[in-house]
Amino acid sequence: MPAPALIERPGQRRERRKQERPGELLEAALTLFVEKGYAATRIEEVALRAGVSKGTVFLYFPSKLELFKEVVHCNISNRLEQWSDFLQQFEGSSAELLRLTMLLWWERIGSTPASGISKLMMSEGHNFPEIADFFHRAVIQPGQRILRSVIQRGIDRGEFAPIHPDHAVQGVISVMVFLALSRHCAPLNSREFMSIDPVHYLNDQAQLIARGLARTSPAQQASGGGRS
Amino acid sequence: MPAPALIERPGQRRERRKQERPGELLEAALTLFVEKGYAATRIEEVALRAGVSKGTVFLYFPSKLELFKEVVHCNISNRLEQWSDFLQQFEGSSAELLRLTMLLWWERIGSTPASGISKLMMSEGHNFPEIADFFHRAVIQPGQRILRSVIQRGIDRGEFAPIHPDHAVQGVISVMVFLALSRHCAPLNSREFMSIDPVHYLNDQAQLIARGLARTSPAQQASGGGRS
Amino acid sequence: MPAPALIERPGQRRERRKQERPGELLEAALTLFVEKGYAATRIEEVALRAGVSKGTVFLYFPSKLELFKEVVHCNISNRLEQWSDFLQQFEGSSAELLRLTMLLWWERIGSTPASGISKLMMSEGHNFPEIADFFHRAVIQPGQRILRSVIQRGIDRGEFAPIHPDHAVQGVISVMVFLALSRHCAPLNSREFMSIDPVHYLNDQAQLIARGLARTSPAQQASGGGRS
Amino acid sequence: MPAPALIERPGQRRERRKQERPGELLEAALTLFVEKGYAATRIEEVALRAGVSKGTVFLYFPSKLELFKEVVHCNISNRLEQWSDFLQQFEGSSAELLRLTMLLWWERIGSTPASGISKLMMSEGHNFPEIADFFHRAVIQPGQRILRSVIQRGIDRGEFAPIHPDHAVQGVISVMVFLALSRHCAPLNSREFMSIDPVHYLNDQAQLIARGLARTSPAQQASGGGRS
DNA sequence: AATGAATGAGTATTCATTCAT
DNA sequence: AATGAATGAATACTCATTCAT
Repeated sequence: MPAPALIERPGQRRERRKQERPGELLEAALTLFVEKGYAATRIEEVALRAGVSKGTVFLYFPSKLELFKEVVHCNISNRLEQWSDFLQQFEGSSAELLRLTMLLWWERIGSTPASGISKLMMSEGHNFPEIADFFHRAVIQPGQRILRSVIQRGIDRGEFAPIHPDHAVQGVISVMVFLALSRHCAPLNSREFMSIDPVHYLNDQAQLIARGLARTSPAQQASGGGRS
Repeated sequence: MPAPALIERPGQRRERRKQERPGELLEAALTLFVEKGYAATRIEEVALRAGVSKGTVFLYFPSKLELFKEVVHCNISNRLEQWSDFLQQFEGSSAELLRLTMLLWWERIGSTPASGISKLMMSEGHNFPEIADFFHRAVIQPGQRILRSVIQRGIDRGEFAPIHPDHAVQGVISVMVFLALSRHCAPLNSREFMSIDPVHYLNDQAQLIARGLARTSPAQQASGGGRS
Repeated sequence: MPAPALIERPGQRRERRKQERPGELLEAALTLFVEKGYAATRIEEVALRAGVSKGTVFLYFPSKLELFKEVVHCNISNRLEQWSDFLQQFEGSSAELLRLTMLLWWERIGSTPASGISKLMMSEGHNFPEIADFFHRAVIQPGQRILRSVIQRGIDRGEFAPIHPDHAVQGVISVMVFLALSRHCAPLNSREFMSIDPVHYLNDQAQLIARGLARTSPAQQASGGGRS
Repeated sequence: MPAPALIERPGQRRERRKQERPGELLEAALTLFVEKGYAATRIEEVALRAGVSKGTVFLYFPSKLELFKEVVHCNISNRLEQWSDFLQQFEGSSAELLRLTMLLWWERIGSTPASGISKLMMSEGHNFPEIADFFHRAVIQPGQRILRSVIQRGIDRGEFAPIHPDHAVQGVISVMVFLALSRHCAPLNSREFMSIDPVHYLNDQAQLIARGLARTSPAQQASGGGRS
């Protein structure tokens, strides 16, 4: 055991950093943009947090705005596919599918740094219409489409009442938005609020929504179930 | 009559403006802070929107930060009382009380410029801990207390299942947060989303939550209640 | 005589400065751009030389480049007209007209700050093609046209040999360029060189060129004159 | 047939480059300094143009300023000797000597990259007094001395009128300056101007100046000389 | 009270220079 | 010797704040 791996040789270090630099910078930038907003985040802070100097940031991103765009792009890309892929092949009840959909969203998106992007878009959308549009096309619309298909499946299979799916989608999304924001927004972040476990919360809300959507009221289901 | 109404005497006019100036400035500032964030809002823009010159803003507010604080303070104060006052004396079912509470919140707070403050706190809370704390003490905590008392009333009267009230409060608040934000955040603001009427949405959600909280399911309540 | 004019009242001062500011800034900028070049001139230096602070420059010119453009524009405009107007109505010999043209150029253009613009264009033309083009259209081409018309007049009246006018124009311009640059370029600026008086120099050169252009050689003129 | 010319052995190549590097760098730097000015020229551009990396420049020149100095030094050194050497032994008329002097200047200096140095000094002289002084001592003064000796020779031999030689030197230099600059300055560089061939132009001007300097007019010389 | 010209601290960005490889 | 990633001093530009009018 002659060469202790714990001591990194500088050469290796330099090389490895070069590969990882952009990622480290994007991560630092995401955190700060989410916390402080675009305007209030200084490039030097991003650099500091990534452990490099101011100038290095501009070695990888030509401007603050481009860095911002990259932060948004990199944290959005193809996460949604991971989400929807799984759902196509589900065979159980639509209530259960809804619950799984919401939990899967949490696992794949809500609990990841990607949720910070949503907060960012809420805060900065007005200032960067172009980026907000991209976010809308890449996240909001596909997300809605996925949820709508879940609801529609329930209606098609006679499990849910034939209401306008968008009303239900709206309800589901509000739960997801709240959860995503609660990790990044001071007022939703505080002691009392976050005492509740996200997964628990999602299960509760999924059940609540499914009940509300049920074709026959749960009681009827229950009594009907009781009669059979 | 001697005084032609068409010709405003400058003195009067000036006098009137002087009284209204702070309010006009606060209104302009609120709009811009909500839209663009604190850092990205320039004092000159606020002045322009209020129809005065940059210097005038500093006549009424010693600094940008103080203006910001005032915007938060003025739009929060005593709205909550208006909200809770009414609820003390309600005598109907707790499900109905919950519905009324949510609708009243919308009428007195959610649909007013005060909702912009919530968006502001979500965006800027991290940057201004002092103000965020004030917001938390003045809005979040009292709001939670009001909602908790509504839920507790339902439990005490045997209408709601004896679950931990905070879980339900959480659900109600997420609906309110979503609605408040949807008026000010680009991504929630878009075509599809806002096709739904807030009052309608609140009614739906109130009903959903009440069902979920019901000691027995409404159907059971109805039939079971009849039988017992 | 109560108010001593020597003591400027601050109010007056402020007012007057506001009117004169742009001119003062342009003058300071011209001097520095000519001396140090565009890139090496710092805005703060311009401000300092004009007796104001950095920020004030941006109150009047949106960017360094715009300031540069304005410096070029303002020092070029309509000087050439002043030059050519006079020449239309001249009735003497073309040799004399050429001499007057050159002296008038010195008086109206060469000896003014406008000559600095020529030096600037020589130094910075490559970096600012757009501005160089403007300079070419606004100064070079009209200037050549004026000189060419003077030469052409001599040819038409049989005073000058019917050579290609441009060759002569070239010679005249080289004299003017040299003189314009000698005021602003270190190497041409030095002791020995500038011991010669510009007006004297111009007279000499004008005579030289006129002789060279003369239809008959001076000797023939002289001997012819002797015979008559 | 051992060494296939197509395949350069790296060693040789590297060796050869090593020798040529400084020259290639100086050449690239000269071009860029002349075109864009000192401040606007980036070291990286110089490197790029010389086909090496930024760091390599600093291997050969300790700083940008030193590179600049070297550019000036290397392009000035001993060219003037080449010029003057030839002139010592000339035996023809002084008018012819003047013509040859100017043409030789063009061949040895004016048409070479050295002319760029003159442009550089015109543009940057103010910023680098030390270098401008060197240029003055190494180029301007010797150049004037050479021209003055030519004129003086003409006066001594009774060919030129006994005027102050500097007036004539001035005239000759203005022609040379104009020609040197015309190759590097945008405004003098343009279509119309450069339609004239430098050698042709120099011949014309040399003749013009010689005529102007002639003790008696050439015609008189011719006839008078014949008669006497 | 109101104005808007003036200020200067603060931030994004550039680029000469260093240095580990 | 050569590279190019990293640095940080320098500079254009912004904008909250001041102040003479």
